[in-house]
Amino acid sequence: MTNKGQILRLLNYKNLLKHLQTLGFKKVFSDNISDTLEISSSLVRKDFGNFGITGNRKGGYEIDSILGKIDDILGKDEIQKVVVIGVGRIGEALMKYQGFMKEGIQIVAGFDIDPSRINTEGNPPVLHNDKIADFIKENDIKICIMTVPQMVAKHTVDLLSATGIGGILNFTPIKFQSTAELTINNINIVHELENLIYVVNKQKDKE
Amino acid sequence: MTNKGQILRLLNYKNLLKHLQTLGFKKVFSDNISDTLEISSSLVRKDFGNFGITGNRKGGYEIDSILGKIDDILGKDEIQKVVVIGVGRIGEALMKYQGFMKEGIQIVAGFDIDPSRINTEGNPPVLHNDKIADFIKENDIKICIMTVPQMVAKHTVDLLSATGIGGILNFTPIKFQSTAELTINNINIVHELENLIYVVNKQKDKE
DNA sequence: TCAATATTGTTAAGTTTTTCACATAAATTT
DNA sequence: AAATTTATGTGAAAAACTTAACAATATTGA
Ligand SMILES: NC(=O)c1ccc[n+]([C@@H]2O[C@H](COP(=O)([O-])OP(=O)(O)OC[C@H]3O[C@@H](n4cnc5c(N)ncnc54)[C@H](O)[C@@H]3O)[C@@H](O)[C@H]2O)c1
Ligand SMILES: NC(=O)c1ccc[n+]([C@@H]2O[C@H](COP(=O)([O-])OP(=O)(O)OC[C@H]3O[C@@H](n4cnc5c(N)ncnc54)[C@H](O)[C@@H]3O)[C@@H](O)[C@H]2O)c1
Repeated sequence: MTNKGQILRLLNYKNLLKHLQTLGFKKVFSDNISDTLEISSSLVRKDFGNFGITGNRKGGYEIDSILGKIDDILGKDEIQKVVVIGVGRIGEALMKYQGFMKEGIQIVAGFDIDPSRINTEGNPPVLHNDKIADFIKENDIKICIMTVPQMVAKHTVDLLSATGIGGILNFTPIKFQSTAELTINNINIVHELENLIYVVNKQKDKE
Repeated sequence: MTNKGQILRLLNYKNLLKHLQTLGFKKVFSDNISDTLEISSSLVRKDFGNFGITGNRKGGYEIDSILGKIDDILGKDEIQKVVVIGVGRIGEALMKYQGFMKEGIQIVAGFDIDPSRINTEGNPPVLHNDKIADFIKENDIKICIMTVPQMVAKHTVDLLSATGIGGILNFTPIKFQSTAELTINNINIVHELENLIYVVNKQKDKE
């Protein structure tokens, strides 16, 4: 019933609705959403229907109500604790990023093998690698962000897998497959850029 | 004929084939590719067919030949010049990242509004914002990475659009729509993480 | 040389995702 | 109060994407 892109779409609805809310709107129609997100209004209604979000015929949907429901769906009642493995350039950027907090996500620690990176008093702290397993178990961490060098990516996945973690957001260029126990989602920034370059060049060729 | 995820799939084929190449393999079968990437072998053959990559019945495909063809498709004959707008935490990580180079992508400059960020002698240099338009025109830049604060994202897109740039890889949380002239691809890291959290929590619920 | 085998290339079938279309119901107008 | 308008909710249709199936054909081995 719920399909692959649906949660990402739900997050887009959420962003838009929060924006409309700050502008003072109380109600919204599926058309308003579909126009700005460039999808069909029936897809919006179908998504809402699939998640049990209901409106009033003729009256549209109440923004507050949708937002509450979306948070329920996403499990935003409790703060999600996340750790970062590999506090290099991109790992550090993510650790210091304030944008996770307001979505109920807290980066509670980073881990690195390089002693010069370690800062146990930091907020969040950066701990040594050999503490990963204990930390994950003691703090019941289910999700981590992996930003280690490509060379150690496989090894790191194996290590994390053994801790019983549930999900990895992988920024290394190695593409990992999910298993029943461990979901691995891969973000390949180089590929995203190459894809964009392809699209733009193709467009140019057509002209 | 060519569909949305096809180029990203092609890039995955490329990664895998390069790996097989370093292991000494000369030939590959669609099955070898589909097994490791967890798709069907007919999809691999269909992708190849769509892009004019041919093999030999019974003999499989020649790795060198596929890789050459993929590079042709992606236009890897010339180096792609890219600029970064907003050299903060994530912009700087991207600017210093060495992984673009070996895919024929060169970050030739960064731009920032903050004088303390500027370093005209850097490699690549970080220039002041007010040089964006001239630089893009003089250097025939078609692609940029946008890593400015959310607040100035809209303004930056307008500014870039006016320069006639062809593509933006947008890391801000604002989702922009592409136009006929300007392709904007959005990477929303927070959404990726929220999506992963959803999937993992749902998995846990089922158990 | 000829049968057996293995793999591509491609058409058809299947699956997933999105949109269309409209009956249904709430609100507004006459 | 009836008619009209306007949106939802949803089943059917369409589109997009993936896989299955197999004929065509190259290679191997007897
Ligand atoms: N920087 C970027 O813009 C960018 C873009 C796309 C992909 N990536 C990928 O993200 C990953 C990190 O890139 P980066 O530029 O931040 O690299 P980096 O070298 O700056 O950071 C890597 C960090 O991982 C640490 N590390 C090494 N081995 C470790 C281990 N076994 N356990 C834990 N930590 C370990 C290192 O000490 C270092 O601090 C790489 O795989 C890279 O390919 C980076
Ligand atoms: N850091 C992360 O991990 C992360 C993750 C997801 C999304 N993002 C998004 O990426 C963007 C950048 O994040 P960041 O953490 O690097 O922020 P940052 O504040 O470290 O960097 C932003 C940079 O942009 C510069 N800037 C401001 N106005 C500008 C303008 N008009 N033109 C050019 N440059 C300008 C600032 O001087 C600063 O150097 C934000 O939109 C953020 O939401 C960041």
